[in-house]
Amino acid sequence: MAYHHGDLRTALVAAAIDAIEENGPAMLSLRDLARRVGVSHAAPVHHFGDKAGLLTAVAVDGFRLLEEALRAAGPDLLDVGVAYVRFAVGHRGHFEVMFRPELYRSDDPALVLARAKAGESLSGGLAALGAPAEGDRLAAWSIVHGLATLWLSGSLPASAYRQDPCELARVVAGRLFSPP
Amino acid sequence: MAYHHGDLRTALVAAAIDAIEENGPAMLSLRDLARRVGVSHAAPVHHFGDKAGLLTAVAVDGFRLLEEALRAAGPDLLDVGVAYVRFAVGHRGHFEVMFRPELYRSDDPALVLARAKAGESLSGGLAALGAPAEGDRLAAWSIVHGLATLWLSGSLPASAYRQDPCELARVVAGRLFSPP
DNA sequence: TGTACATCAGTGAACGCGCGTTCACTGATGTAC
DNA sequence: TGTACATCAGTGAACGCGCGTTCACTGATGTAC
Repeated sequence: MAYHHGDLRTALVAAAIDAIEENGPAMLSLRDLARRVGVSHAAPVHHFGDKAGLLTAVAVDGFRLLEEALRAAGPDLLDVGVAYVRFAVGHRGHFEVMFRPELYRSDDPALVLARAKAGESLSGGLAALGAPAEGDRLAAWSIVHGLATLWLSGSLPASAYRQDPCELARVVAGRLFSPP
Repeated sequence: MAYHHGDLRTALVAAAIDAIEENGPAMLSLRDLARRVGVSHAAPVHHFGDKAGLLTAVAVDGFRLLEEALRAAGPDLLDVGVAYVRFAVGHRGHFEVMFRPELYRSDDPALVLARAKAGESLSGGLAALGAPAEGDRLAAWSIVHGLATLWLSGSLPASAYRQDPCELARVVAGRLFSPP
């Protein structure tokens, strides 16, 4: 490894994801990150200023990935809901940061943009149904977000963890999106 | 204040709730707690051993309060769902700990019992409908849990915060419980 | 092609801080007789 | 009623640790001429 890392910023974000998935975002330390990447402990400061700066980068990354995933799943609302849960389970590090805005700078321009675009992707399936009420949008978001957070926190009954989370999401979200 | 506090254990749990609502459960420190209560920094160790012990007490407390709240909301499922959201918003300190089991000892007997009883209260409204599928139960839980966590994290659009959270919960949960 | 210089990325030593943990202790309370 | 003793609750000093922050520095890269 040369004196100049080449892409230290990207490497630090990746290491942050690992660290968050191990210990949660609150336990994250810049010194630990530097250790993981094999770099001086002052290097992360150079790139992000402080922990909030780093987590802002993680959140931006996450909202972009989420938008991509939801857009790719579309246009059917149930598929979008399943994709939301799949994203949360598959990118828990990102997800845990994204929905804890007190950890990062939620007024960062790049973040505001990425979050807004992800929000549009989520509403995409609903918009196709005409002009949906705000309540419909919130209900759809709530049910998939709730299932995702309950899953990630390990709070569900053991039986839930024996199935594929996407299958579970399809069953659960189906109760809302296509009631019997 | 005498040498013997009288009810230090209770006072410490109450201070913990305050601290958690200010800084989140991960930032909690036993020394800060001792300072808040006006007691030696070694005193909390005497009662709880360590941070996980303290947070276990907070979680037990929370599940008992939740069970009470859900039971009091009475047999209608929609009322129970609204009570769930009301509890989360009104006891955010407890709520944030309860659903982060990695922070406490989730195999503690008192905790296991309290959590199970709260779970039964949540299912109470469903059981009245006969023998509900697991999917129904998870859907109901997910939609109110999702709304609660989104609300608490400040992730909802600004318009949502201009209304009473209970009203919002009634509208949102109504989409699932009594579809048009 | 070669040299000089500016810029940028990363270093490493030093600092002060708050934390958890340990431990010998002391003050208060309750119980036995 | 009084005394002795055990138990329990809380103290306060000491320790080592990892953290964030600062700062003068050095190695690499790119550009001007």
